[in-house]
Amino acid sequence: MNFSIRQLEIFLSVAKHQSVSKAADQLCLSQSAASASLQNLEKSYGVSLFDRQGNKIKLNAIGHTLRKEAETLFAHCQQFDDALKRHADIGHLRVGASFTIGNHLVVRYLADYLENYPDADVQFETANTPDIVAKVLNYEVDVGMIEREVQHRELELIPWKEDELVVFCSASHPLAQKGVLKDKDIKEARWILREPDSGARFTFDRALAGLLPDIEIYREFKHNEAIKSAVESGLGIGCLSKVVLQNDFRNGDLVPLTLANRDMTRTFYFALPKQRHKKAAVEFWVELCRKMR
Amino acid sequence: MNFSIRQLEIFLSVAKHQSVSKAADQLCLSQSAASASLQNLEKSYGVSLFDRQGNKIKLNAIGHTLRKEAETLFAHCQQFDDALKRHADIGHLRVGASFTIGNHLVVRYLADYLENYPDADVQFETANTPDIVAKVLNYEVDVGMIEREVQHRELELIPWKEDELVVFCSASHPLAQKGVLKDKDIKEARWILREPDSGARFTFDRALAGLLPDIEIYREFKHNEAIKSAVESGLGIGCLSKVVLQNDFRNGDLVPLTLANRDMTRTFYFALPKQRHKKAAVEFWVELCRKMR
DNA sequence: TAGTCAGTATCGATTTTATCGATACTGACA
DNA sequence: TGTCAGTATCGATAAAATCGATACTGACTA
Repeated sequence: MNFSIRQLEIFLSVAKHQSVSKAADQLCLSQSAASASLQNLEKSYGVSLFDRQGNKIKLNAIGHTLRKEAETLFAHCQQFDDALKRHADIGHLRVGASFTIGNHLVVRYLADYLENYPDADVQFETANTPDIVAKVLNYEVDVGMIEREVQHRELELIPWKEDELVVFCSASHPLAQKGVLKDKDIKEARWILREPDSGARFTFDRALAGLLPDIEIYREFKHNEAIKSAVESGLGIGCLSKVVLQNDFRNGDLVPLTLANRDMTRTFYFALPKQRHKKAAVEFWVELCRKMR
Repeated sequence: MNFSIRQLEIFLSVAKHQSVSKAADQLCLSQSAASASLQNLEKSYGVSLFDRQGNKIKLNAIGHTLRKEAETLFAHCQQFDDALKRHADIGHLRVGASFTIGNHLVVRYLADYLENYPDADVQFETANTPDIVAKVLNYEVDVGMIEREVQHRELELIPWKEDELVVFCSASHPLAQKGVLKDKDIKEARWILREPDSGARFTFDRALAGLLPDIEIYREFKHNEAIKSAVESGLGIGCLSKVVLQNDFRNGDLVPLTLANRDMTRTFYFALPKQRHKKAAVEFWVELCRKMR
C-alpha cells in the first residue's frame, strides 16, 4: 500500500479546486507541501493524475477516473474515523435486558444515567435470557442483565439483586380465598406460564421439581403482560416475578398465593464479556443499578 | 483523520493472530514497532481495542466492532491501490471506434499492438461517432476513432486516413449494367442507408446536397451488414465506405456504381481529450495505426 | 521455589517522511 | 517589459516509523 489518507485528501482537494494553492489553503498546508505530496503519489505509482502546463494544473483522464474512486474511499475513511470517535464517546452504552428486568426495572434507571451523561448515546433492548447472553458474547451489547446464572468461559456474571417469583390468580378465582396452595391444588390448577427459555420459567421449574410431571400447563406466553391478562380473565393461575405484579396486587386485580416449602427466590445478574478493562460507562451503569436496587 | 492505513493493517493483523509478535512477523515488522503503532491508534482516539493481561492480548468489545469496519475499509484501500497500479500498467489502453472503423480496420491492428505489449489490458468498443466522442470527453476511452470532424473545446482531432464512400447495388440489379448514375437514376432509386447519426450518412448527405429532398430513403439501418444484406437481396441501392465493401466487390456479390461529380471522400480522425501528456500507450497506438494505413 | 519460555511494553537511536519558508520558473495579461 | 498568480524545487527542521536491546509478566516445569 503505497499511498496515505493524507495524499488522498490532498489529491481530492487539488482535483476539486483545480489548483494546488487553493487546496493547500483549504487544508491549512503550505503550497510546497501540497505540491510535493501530490507528486509523491504520482511518482510512487508511476501514474500521472494531472496535466501541468506552466502555472496551470488540470485533471487528466486517469485523474478523472481515480478521483471518483478516491472520493468513495475517502468517505469510507471518514466513516471509520467517526466510528473510532463514537466509541471513544464518554457514556456510550448498549444495554440488553431480559423482558422482566428491562420492562420493569431498567427503564426506571435510564433517566438517572442520562443525567450523568446528557449527550450519551444509550441503546436499550429486551429479549429473553439466552438471546441477551448471545448478544453479550457477540459484543452486540456492552452489558446484559439476566434472570439466572449462565455458564460460559467468556462470560463474567456479577450478582445484582434478589428476586422472588409469586404465584397468583384473579380476585374472583376459587383459590383466591384460600391463600395457601397445597400440592393437590398445584396439580389441579390450570397453569399459565412463560415459555421454557425464560428466566421465570427456569425458576418455576426448579421450585416445583418433583411435581412437574403432574402439572397442567394450560398456556405458555412469551410476555408477562399476556400472562397477567390471561390470569386476570380467569383462564388459570400464573407465576411471575414480584416486580411485575406489585401494582396489580395493590389494585386488587390479582391476588398472591403462597406455596408451602417451595423456594421461588432467584438472583438477577449482570452479564459482561470477560475483559480486563471495562468501559467507564459500563462500570458506571453497574454502580448505578446497584444503588437503585 | 487520526489514523493511518498502516495502523489499520497492523490492527487487523494483531486481531487476526491475537498476537502482536505474530502480526509483526507477518508484516515484516519488529514487535516493538507493531506494539507502538497499535498503542498509538488506541491512544489517539482514547479507545481501547484490546485487553492486555501480562503476556496476553485479546480483542475486546470495541475492538470486535471496529474490526469488522476496519476490514471493509482496508479492502477498499486495497482496491484503490489496485486501481492506481492498473492505471500505471504499461500498455493499458481503451479504444473506442465507430462501427465502420472498428469492425473493418481496428480489429486488424490489435494483434500488432499486443505483440508490443503482451500483458496489456486492451479494451475495445464500437459505437456511432457521437457516442464515441461522448466517451472520449467523459474519459471512458483513452482514444476515439471517428469518421468525421467534430468541434469541441476539450477535444483534440488528429487526421488519420482518407476514406471514400461507394454507391453499390446487387449484381442482378438493373443499374448494375449501367455503372454510372445520373441524377435521374439517383432520384428514382430506392436508397438503403445508415442512420442519420452515422459518419457514412453524414458524408452521403453532404455529397448529395441539392438532391436530398428528391431522394427516396427506403430503409435506414444502424449496421453496415444489414445494409449490405438488404442491397444484396435486391431491396435497393446502398452507399457505404469502400473498406466495408472490398470483399463483396471482389466476389461479385455487389457491384460498385459511379456518381458523376459527387465528392464522396472523407477523413477518419483520432479523437483525444485535449491534454498535454498523452499516455505512452496512446501515442504508440496512434503511431501504429498510421503505419498500418 | 527458582528457572525457562513466550509473550508484551518501554527506551534510546536512527531513518524516513511531512512540512515549512524561500526562491526559481512559467504563462497570461496590461 | 513588468507584474501577477500560479507551480516546482531546494535546504532545513519537525514529526513519525522503525529498529534492537531490555525490562516486565504469567504460565509452565524441574
